[in-house]
Amino acid sequence: MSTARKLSDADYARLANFRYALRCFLEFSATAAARQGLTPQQHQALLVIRASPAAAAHVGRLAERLRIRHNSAVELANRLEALGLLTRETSTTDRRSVVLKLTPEGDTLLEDLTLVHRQELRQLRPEIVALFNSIETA
Amino acid sequence: MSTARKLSDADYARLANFRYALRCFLEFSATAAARQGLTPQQHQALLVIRASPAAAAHVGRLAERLRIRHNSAVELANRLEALGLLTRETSTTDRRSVVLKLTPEGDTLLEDLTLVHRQELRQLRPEIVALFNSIETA
DNA sequence: TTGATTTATATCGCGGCACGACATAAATCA
DNA sequence: TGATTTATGTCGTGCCGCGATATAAATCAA
Repeated sequence: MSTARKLSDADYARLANFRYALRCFLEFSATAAARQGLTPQQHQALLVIRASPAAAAHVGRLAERLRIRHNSAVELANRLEALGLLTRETSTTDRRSVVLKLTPEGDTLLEDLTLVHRQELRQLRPEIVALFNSIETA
Repeated sequence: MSTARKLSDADYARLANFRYALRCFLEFSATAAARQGLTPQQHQALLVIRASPAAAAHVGRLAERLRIRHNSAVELANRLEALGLLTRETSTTDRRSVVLKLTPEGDTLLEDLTLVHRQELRQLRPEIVALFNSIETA
């Protein structure tokens, strides 16, 4: 039984094709963000803040939703603040906490990016679903 | 018409939820790779090489399939060679070209990683498909 | 109430990785 | 056979995430 091959060439090819599609999407996203002068992380940070209940848009939430450490989220917020895309405000209910809020500039930038991303994801859906199915049914 | 809101809170939330699911998958993948002593890029490089026709596993193909510049692919191959996970061999048909080949160690590592990734993707499929559909039908 | 612990944010130095610019060698073209 | 193209390689730079550490506020325990 030790010689049994667990995975075929086709199994590897399916996984590789899935990762390739993922990388193409991430490349699209990074390029769209770069056109607005943003890194992918900066774009996604704006999205997290915009999609959070206003009172809950803390640094800690940003870290959790981006799956990064809290100190990385602090640095990300620093850069976005320096770009004039968000503001910090100490929470009134818990003075340890900082509420992040998009500036009008940040909001406009994010709106543009969100529209092109929604469009791209709608076009990508059939391909991604097909790739998932190919892995499932193999 | 200039005051028309193009995107609702729910639109942003759907996009944010999709990116969150993507980040969770990438975090799973990075953690699995780290358990084998690899970075995500190193893991995916092994996958590209394994999934390519043996004679076509060149540095240039690695760059294209990972969506990175050719010099980044060279550096990635350097690190994997240093780890003993792949070998370089000048192509016999085109002596400018270098064929990359997994060592037995590299192949074993990749097999383990591929099995856990296939399992994870099978579990993730319903959620990801639902997120895609929510964006499509909004 | 107050000392200890926990929680939330912030700072600093480090390392990995991707990049642009440039270099080299082989193949191809005119 | 000289010029151009193609494939890989080298070098210095910058961004970003991390671990370790710090600070301040909130909470807990006695």
